[in-house]
Amino acid sequence: MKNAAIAQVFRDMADLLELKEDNPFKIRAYQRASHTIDDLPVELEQVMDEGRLREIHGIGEAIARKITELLTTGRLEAYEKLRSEFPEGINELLAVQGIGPKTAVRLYNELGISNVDDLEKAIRDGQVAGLYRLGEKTAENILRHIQTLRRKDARVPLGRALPVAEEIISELGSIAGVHNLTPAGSMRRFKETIGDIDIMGTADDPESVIKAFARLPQVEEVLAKGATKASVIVGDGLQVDLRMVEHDSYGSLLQHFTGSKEHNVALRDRAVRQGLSLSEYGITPVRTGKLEKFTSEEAFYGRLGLQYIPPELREGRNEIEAAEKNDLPDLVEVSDIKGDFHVHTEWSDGHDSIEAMANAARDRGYQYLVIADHSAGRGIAHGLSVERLRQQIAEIRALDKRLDDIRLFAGIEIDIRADGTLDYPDEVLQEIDVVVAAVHSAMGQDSEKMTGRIIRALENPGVHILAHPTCRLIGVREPIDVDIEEIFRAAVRTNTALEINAMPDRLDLKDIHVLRARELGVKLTIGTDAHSADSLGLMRFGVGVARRGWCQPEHILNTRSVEELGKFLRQTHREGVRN
DNA sequence: ATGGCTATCCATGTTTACCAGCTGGTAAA
Repeated sequence: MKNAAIAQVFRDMADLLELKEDNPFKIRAYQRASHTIDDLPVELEQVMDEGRLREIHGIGEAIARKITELLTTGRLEAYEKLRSEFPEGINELLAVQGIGPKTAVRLYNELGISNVDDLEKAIRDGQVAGLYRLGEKTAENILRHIQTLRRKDARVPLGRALPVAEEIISELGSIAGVHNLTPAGSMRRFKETIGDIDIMGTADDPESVIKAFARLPQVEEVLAKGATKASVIVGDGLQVDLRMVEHDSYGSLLQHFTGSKEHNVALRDRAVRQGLSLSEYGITPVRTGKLEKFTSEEAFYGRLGLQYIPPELREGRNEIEAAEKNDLPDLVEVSDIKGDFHVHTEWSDGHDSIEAMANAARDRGYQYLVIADHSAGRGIAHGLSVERLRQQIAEIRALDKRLDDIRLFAGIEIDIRADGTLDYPDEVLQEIDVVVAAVHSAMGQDSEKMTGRIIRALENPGVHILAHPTCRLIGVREPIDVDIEEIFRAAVRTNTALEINAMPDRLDLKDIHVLRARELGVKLTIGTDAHSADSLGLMRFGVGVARRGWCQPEHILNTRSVEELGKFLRQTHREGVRN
């Protein structure tokens, strides 16, 4: 049993215990254990074999025993007993935003509702709004959240799919005579969500690679298997297609299967006007009728008289016209990134110390790191009171002095309250190097209120960056209702940067926002929002969004050196206000 | 249920906002 599955069991148990109104500290213990297991860098099976389960903080006698039972029998008696006390599907109700344990239990007890379908029906029939302390507005809210949940399609976030593809590629890559293994499709274009994983490659003996692929340990089901192509379902329900192709036409095949469809259609239209016919196997001039093959995409695009178009740009957004004029952007790369603008530490809800984060940043070759823990308003995240903030600043300063190979900035991720005021008084902001403001509450405000609220925060001279501007969580929470164009204009006017949050379930701003923001001259930062040292590696997802938004290094503040950055920080409006 | 110090014990995340009913329960972050 994998860690993720075990963590899920404890998460479910915590939910069920909450429905039972069991000891809240016990519930919290399960939640903590679940969270810890999710973030564990090693498999619990190995830890158990070494007899070291109890050494993990938050795992004591009882939970260690439960983990052992799960790992050895694949089942957990206590879990099954708990589940039998509630109807199947009650967890489904808890997954709907706006429904907590109290409401879930009441819906079941008073209306017999135990799944989302019944709930939707009951709301439409007006049964829910009639219950004590549940009115029209609440019912309407819940209905909206149900619709969000329904709209979430089968696509999975890139951040979950990419590691799966990379693991497979690394496993198959060790086979002799295998070359060019790469993800194609939307994954290669770094789209924020992925349908199926499509992997391509060439090999001296394609069939042996296909066979090895179908036998990989993570494969749960083989849907189809031929000499050059196979489709399988892997562990977490993802479909993976492997396609082994001819080396001679690898370039045009990769191009074809990378898409997007819109890009390829536009490319084909243009080629037709040049008297060329495109197929996945190559280019055929109508005049000669002879197929020309391409081993590389560069040669393929070159034959069409086009500059090489990076996959992230292949979305049918004028990239072909730009390539024609040799006018494609020189896209920002991960290697251009010199620092991270948004990380958490154990001072709020992060797992690692300031020093551990600093070391990880230095190991990535960064010049600087902005520590931006939560402000007091985010109580659940153990947000910093002004007093603790000052202690943390002192510690950051001391550490910064001690570490001579990385520059640490004292930052904060400060709450923007419902009225647009910030979580600390203005004079406290002056003590902080980098103020990152963000909305974390009252997300249901209408556009006028929300836009005004955020602009008020942007206009605060102490604020440098607006984090995750639309607050969306892919497949979980819709973006806030906000006039994003107004936000962009306010950001330019106030010289405030907007963040591209690199967390795979956020990617916020998203690609088309970045495209527009860049056009308007908005300064952009990429922040990983890392809650552990490992998560600094999420930077590549943020860079992917920036690339899809046609950003060059100069559009992204993270590419600036520490000297230039200091200049930006001093240059912002806060200086103007002091004068 | 866990972990730490006072141990066969005791403390353990908090603030903000919304909504239903006119102060406080509930949920989200």
